[in-house]
Amino acid sequence: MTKPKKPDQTYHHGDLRRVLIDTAVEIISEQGANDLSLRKTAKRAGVSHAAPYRHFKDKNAILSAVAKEGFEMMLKITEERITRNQGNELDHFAICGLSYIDFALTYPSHYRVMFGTRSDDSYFSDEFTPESIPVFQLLRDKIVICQQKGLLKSGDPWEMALAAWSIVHGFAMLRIDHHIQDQGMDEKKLRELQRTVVLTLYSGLRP
Amino acid sequence: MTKPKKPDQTYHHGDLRRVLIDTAVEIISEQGANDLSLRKTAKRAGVSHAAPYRHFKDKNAILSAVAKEGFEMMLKITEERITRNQGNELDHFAICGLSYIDFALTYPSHYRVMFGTRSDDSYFSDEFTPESIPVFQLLRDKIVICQQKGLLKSGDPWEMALAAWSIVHGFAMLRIDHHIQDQGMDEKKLRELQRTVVLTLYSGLRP
DNA sequence: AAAATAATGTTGACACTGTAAACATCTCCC
DNA sequence: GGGAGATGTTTACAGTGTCAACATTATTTT
Repeated sequence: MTKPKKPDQTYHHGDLRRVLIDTAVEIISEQGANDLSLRKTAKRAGVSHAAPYRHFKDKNAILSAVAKEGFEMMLKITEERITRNQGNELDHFAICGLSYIDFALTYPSHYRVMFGTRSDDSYFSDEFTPESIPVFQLLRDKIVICQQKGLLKSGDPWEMALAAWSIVHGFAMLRIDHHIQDQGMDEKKLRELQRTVVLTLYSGLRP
Repeated sequence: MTKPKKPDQTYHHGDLRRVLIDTAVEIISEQGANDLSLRKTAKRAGVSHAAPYRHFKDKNAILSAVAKEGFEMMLKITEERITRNQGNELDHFAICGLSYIDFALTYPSHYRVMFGTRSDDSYFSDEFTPESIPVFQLLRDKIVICQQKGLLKSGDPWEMALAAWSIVHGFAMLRIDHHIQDQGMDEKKLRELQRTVVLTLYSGLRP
């Protein structure tokens, strides 16, 4: 009779894996992704400096876990917004782009790890390609549907998705990395700018 | 009678500063920006591990130097191409975007340092803002000119420049960081994709 | 229930990193 | 030539990623 173990209380510490991921995100948001160290993470989690190695192969592995979580969150948020919206297919397409940027600005720590500078031997060399990212598939599907209904111009949907992705990714990155300075721009102005940027792209994809 | 010193042979080593920058770029291109270390750079330059500190305040300072050099190269390349081209102003505007991406793909090490993930206390927090980057000024000026000639739609040129910047930056970043996998895409296909992406944006900025 | 086994956490070690201080040397100007 | 300042070296320290040896706890097997 195997007694049912509590889901979030395994072995000694109690899902240390989960705690480590959260702590890592916390530290990244405080000190930047470059200043994340496994030892700091372990110390803040109240555990010895080598404990993380029971849950993650190396430092990249924990970053990979953060990225994976980020992709799941991004997909969930996007799908929810689309479901909640009763507009037409073109609106749904626009939502993909806008919620993409919103996600990036709301969870910059996740986003940075997901799409930050990546060396060749980095975490997930092949793990997250456009083809394998559900949110990217979603975008491509929306484009195809809009094309069928004559809402978007014809053309290779993959290339068009890539163009859309480029602009939202570029804008998000510039904002997150503070290349677009906040100087003299209040939150309202910035959101307006965000809309302008996305709409500029979309008008370029119209028939 | 001060004997004329050779321009590239100062003091003990011979423009160590120059050599260190080049070596740093070399290592970044080989091993990624994250794996750059001052000690490795010093060793490869044939110098003790603390020697770089006579030329650079800290590690960020050498990265900042690489970035500065990159911005100068980018401006030079863009201006040259515009001068060499005898097309109209709209063509010049397009050249800005295309040569931006070309620069990024030709000198990925520089570009990574210029625009890579940047923590708050990173090299140059305020040193390189859109306003202070000549190439960005150039882009904005071209937009204004095109607007005056009715070649581009009206609107805040700063915002339009930012939209243009977002897409080329996004595309460049995705390519450099290998998020756009090369799998199944030859060089020709990739360049075609690059054109599609940029032209999509431009058609979004037409009147 | 007791013993064996696997999962998890700790300690100690190593090579490497950034950076500072103390020291050494070279070049230049007077 | 000699002092001054620029440039390079040595030594040192705290922090890092990672591994191996060990300790403890949970689970499974007997």
